[in-house]
Amino acid sequence: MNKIQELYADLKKKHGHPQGQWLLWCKRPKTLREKEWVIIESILTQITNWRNVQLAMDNLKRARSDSLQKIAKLNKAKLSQLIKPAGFYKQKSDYLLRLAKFVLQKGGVKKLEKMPLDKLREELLFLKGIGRETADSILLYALEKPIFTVDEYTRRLLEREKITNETDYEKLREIFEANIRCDWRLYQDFHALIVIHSKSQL
DNA sequence: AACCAGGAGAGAG
DNA sequence: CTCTCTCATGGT
Repeated sequence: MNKIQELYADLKKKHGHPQGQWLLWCKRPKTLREKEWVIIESILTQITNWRNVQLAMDNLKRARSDSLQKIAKLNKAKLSQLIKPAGFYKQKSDYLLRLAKFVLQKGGVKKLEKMPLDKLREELLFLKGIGRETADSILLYALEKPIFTVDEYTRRLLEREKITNETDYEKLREIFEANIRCDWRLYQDFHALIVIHSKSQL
């Protein structure tokens, strides 16, 4: 067993199955509707605590605008107002509109899932407001693709555990993907445990 | 009452 | 490629 595998075993032993927000993100199988929620939340959750994301999601659900189809039809001002609690609402409304339109233009979530993975990741990264972490969150948690999501918690944990001091995103992702079984269920569980564990260490 | 939360874009050096 | 600034709300 290598260090990455030992890390997983250790986190699994300490925290068991991911709870809270992760009940949806790690749920399987997910309905199409739930996958769209994860996509929406992946934008809303940028530099924002989960409570505020929930307030924004509640607004969207109350307004019956909690689908990519509905969001794509909203104007920027209306969407901004609905997601305001999540912060950075002017940019996030713009990002969400672009993402919703992109997915619809591709023919919906099911069609997205059938695209070649490399091409899909590339196109997501080309969208404004979607960087590597957000793109990979969407690929891993919504579209169930075997792409490990790296974030600051992940980087700091590897540093703390003296596994590596690497800072380059792609290289960090490669460290995980090269050392554990290629399985999106495992990736989801592992990454969620990293975040849960990191927060518990505060 | 300052400080922070699963980031990303834009500009500068 | 690596800094630095900006964007904003709500809970401690």
